Amino acid sequence: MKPSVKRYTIKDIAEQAGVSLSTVSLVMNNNPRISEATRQRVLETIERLGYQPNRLARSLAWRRSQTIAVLLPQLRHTFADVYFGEIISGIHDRATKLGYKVMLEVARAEFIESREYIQLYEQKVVDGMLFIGSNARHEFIREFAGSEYPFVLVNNYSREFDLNYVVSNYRYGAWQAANHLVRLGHRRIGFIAGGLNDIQTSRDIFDSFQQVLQEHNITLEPSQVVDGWLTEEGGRQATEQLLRAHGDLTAIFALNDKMALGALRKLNELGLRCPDDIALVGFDDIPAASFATPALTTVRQPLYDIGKLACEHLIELIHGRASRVQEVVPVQLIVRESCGATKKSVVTTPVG
Amino acid sequence: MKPSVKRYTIKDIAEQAGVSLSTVSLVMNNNPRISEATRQRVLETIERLGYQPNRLARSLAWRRSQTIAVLLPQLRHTFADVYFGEIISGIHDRATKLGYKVMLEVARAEFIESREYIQLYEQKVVDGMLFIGSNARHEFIREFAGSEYPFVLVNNYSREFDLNYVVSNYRYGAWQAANHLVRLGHRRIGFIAGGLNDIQTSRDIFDSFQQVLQEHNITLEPSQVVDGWLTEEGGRQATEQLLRAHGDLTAIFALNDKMALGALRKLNELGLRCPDDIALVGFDDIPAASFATPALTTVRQPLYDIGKLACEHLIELIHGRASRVQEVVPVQLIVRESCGATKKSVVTTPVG
DNA sequence: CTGAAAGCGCTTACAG
DNA sequence: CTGAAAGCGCTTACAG
Repeated sequence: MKPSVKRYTIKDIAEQAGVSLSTVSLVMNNNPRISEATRQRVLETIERLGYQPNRLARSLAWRRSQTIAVLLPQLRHTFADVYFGEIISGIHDRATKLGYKVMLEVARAEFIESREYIQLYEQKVVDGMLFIGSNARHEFIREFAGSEYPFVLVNNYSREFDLNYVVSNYRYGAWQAANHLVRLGHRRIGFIAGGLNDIQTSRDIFDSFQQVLQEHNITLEPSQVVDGWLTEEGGRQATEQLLRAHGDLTAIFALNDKMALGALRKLNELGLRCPDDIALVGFDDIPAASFATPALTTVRQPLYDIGKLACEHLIELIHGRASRVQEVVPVQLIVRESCGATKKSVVTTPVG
Repeated sequence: MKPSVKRYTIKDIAEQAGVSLSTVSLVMNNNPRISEATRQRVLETIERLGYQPNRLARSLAWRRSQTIAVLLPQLRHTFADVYFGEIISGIHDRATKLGYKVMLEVARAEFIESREYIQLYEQKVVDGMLFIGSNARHEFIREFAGSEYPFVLVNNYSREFDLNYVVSNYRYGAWQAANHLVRLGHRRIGFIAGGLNDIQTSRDIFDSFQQVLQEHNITLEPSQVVDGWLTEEGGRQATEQLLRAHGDLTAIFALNDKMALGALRKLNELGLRCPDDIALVGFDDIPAASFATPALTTVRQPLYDIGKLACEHLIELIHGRASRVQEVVPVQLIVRESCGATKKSVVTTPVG
């Protein structure tokens, strides 16, 4: 079971197979110039000795590291949730399939100050970078606008800078959800927000919500909007604040499912029934959404696929097969019980 | 703001500074043989041109990649939680400080079948590996027992194989929590488990719990133990099952906080008050534990520190400064409200 | 104290 | 179709 101690190099293979280094290399890179006979002989030797090419040497010769970095904001509990897991999973699967390794980077203060996000490219540590969970405080990303360094924002984008991105259609998702509530007859709707000043996509959800209300001449007082933490606890507190100011609300739109679940908890604590007393709609469709009682009506984001897509596009950029990537991914309203539209779930299968 | 297009190499620095390649290299590696005068001259040139050494070339010459891998189980929603975030954060911070890069790997079926966990070392992609979230189904880790490849289990260990690890003192934590319940007079205690057959540390918590009951001649029927998913929903369902079979329970010990919070939700749904009707104890001390109503009594694990420690030890192994690492990290019972010992929190500050 | 040279393990024109 | 040679950008004995 123990791995062999002796490491083989391309030289060993060449000797054993009775060919030159070049030939071995060409075989490994599937060069069609090599005759089938020698090809087989070399492959057989590689197989027999269990030879693994040194990736460092290869990268050095290629002047490409075949590695991408996933950049995350400073990790805090607020962030370590399903969200990252799903996206990273998608990124990793696709990167692996395309022969890339995935490096992890965290946007600490020092990372930014020492401009490590540039050093990573300069030192040939990575060929490209994906940024998940960026927000307006990450000013440094401006340096990637128009830069030669492959860089893609994952499930976010910038209005200020011309950056590459792959993002959910947050606006349309929010539009669907808001319209759904309005169509059900709601006119006094509270909004539970998070990161409204920092996160572009949070802003989008809110703007879209607001727009739908306007279109239907529904008023929205400032106090009907509460900006809190993007967590269950944040949703809980926001709900309390919301209901204290507006006891007459008939529905609540939460910016994400976590907050919606917190809202649900608060409603329970207050003895209010959902959806009978207050309807509720979330965003994301995390697994817990379908397990909740009542099951949560929400907007499903294809996080895994977003990760895959972003990775794919980044690699296109690296290979110069694309120069700009700005893709918007469709989302889907999942009507369950918490909005009161139905007692049964329309879509019950929890997906990815 | 835009980075320069021209990349400098060590050769450029040598020319500009009027010295040889060797000298530049020696300066960069802080070799004391170089005179202060030339040293300064070289450093100044490096600074002026913004030179960044090519990490690949360096690694190739050193025959070390200066990179470690963090291996995660196939990412699913059950896993993407605070747990990983905290640990990875600790690993990353320490790795960075010690000049290492962190690569991400996922133990997919294919990763295991193609023995990529060995290839990573053979191809010089990584110098060492940290495995978070391993369980008994990850049979391949046996190959690292007594192997030359630096490898450390993070917050887990193996009874079967002689592997390096850094792990919380789960047994002692569970012992404290169980004793606490017993001392409060509880004799009919339910246990909500998860991964009892797969995860060694889950087993440890349970064993310790069981032992405390035995020591106090408290009976524990098999139906007082429910093994469910390690999620809030899992805890909720387990609680339902538990109370259906044992309406007379006065306390519940949950294997982790998520399940404990699910239990809390179920108790609410059933109209049972915690701690008055049923006391509750969890494990981990995730942020939500202190926010719950009632605040959750639980055992705090220093996840960030565990990540740091594991990383540190791994690098010791890589440098041959250690040959074996088996460290147990202390944990601490945090008495809050859910156990009924007090109406006020003894420790209220939520900690990282 | 400094430099020329060999080496790390690959790839890739260039010859033949 | 195959090989000798130069190159990727560093480090490190070895000489002086």
